[in-house]
Amino acid sequence: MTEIDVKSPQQNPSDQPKQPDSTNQDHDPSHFAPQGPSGQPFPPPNFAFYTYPPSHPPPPPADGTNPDSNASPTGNGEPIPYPPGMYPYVYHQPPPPGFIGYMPVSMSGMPIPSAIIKPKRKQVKMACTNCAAACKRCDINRPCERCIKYGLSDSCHDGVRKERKKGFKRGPYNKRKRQEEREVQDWEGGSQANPNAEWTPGSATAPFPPPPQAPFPPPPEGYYPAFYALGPPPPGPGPHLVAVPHNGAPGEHPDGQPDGTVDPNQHNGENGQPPHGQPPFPPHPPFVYPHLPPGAYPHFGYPFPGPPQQPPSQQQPPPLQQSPPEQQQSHTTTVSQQGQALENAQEQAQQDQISPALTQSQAPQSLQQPPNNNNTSTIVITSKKARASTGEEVLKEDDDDEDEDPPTPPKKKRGRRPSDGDWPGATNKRKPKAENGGPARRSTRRAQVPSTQEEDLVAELQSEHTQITETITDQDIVGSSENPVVQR
DNA sequence: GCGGTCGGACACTCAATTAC
DNA sequence: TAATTGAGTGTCCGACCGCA
Ligand SMILES: [Zn+2]
Ligand SMILES: [Zn+2]
Repeated sequence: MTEIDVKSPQQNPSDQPKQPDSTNQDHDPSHFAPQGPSGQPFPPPNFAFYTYPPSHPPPPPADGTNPDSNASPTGNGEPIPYPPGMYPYVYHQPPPPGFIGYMPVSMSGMPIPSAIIKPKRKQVKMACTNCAAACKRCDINRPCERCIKYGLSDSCHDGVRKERKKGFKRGPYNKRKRQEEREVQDWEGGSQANPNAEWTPGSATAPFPPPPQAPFPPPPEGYYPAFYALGPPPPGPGPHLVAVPHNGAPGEHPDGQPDGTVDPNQHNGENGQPPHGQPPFPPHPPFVYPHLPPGAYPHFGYPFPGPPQQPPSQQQPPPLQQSPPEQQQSHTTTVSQQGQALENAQEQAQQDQISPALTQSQAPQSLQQPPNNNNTSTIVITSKKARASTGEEVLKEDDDDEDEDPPTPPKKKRGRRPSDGDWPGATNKRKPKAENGGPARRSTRRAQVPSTQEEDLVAELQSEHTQITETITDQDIVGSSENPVVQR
């Protein structure tokens, strides 16, 4: 099963700050206007926490057209009909507890198990220090709801964001979209000349076809899109799943039919095949129906539970802020700084055309080449030009070959792992609280790592590195001066 | 049962890179 | 210079556990 992460549209490339999307109206149930099946108001009356913002009129009109004129793909403001049988809902707050997401519905009215459109979690720009310390949800108001609840209004302040590290060399990026599109077009021309071309996994000569265009654009940024089925869809062709485009990738089937067949209407194709001009779908592995409790599908599980009730009054105070920010940065900057140093050293080597081994020794130990008893190991430093021509990267693994993307491993489950008492130091006892009476924070978790252990590691790496660099001579360097290679 | 703890998934930002 | 990528950084979900 594929879990679809409904991404918001491409973020605003400008530095224009986004408008806060949370208002006092968030809790006003009157802002829900859409209707569910059988004319029931949707969301239900007690589902008041999730609503539309005033800037984005929510209710889809009864005629099924999209009221957002800006959403017209043609740009002429024509309303765009929603897909038959589907009602879009857009939240800017997470759904109620227990709501796992909307499931696309196929022509037959059955939920399509190949994907669950999971609502996207919305974060505040900056959590207050109290909420951040407790890893709890905050809001944009100051004092925030949680601080008010615990009587910490006075200490409810925005934290201070660290400045992002600059000056990193990142290596070549993956191929850009437009280039890929051109290649797809080229391929399409070729495939029509050769209609018998078959999809094969990892085939470099047969790139995946482009996903079908969504009939209407994604919801406004910062909102949670979902599609609501209104019973059995009408007959006739047409896309019924705009949120689950088929990208042709192995392992993801557009329909997820148990027998591997496809709904012909879904692709405007015939006999379970994609639309004309597109290659046949790759083989589909047997899917496993998601383990969902009865009523898990939203239009079956209606109504939803309401938001949690506000406790009557103040309760136990929340964790207080503990260690100053500078303490929390302890180890986190070293790798970045070292990466920068290594790059600087390597660039210097290119300019000076000196032995890269020397620059290796100038770089931070942790990023220098590790020792290797294998005599065939090489240290390669290429110029930017050479790197671009070979596709080689300096700081990160070459991930250019999309055809060799490994299957994505199953996502780990969120939250703490079950404690089996196996891990060192497992005592089932709470860790000591910070000196100021606050909770033990993450910064203090790290502090539990013996510092001598780190020092030993650094010393070990340094010593091993010294052995390498001392034994490299000019005779070890092969290749051109532009592209020196140290062969050992 | 409440609330603190905390591992880690995920949302967001923006510098680096690339295309035009 | 605009568009895009993708890594750095922060948020907060949710399981676990101590305590009243
Ligand atoms: Zn807060
Ligand atoms: Zn607060």
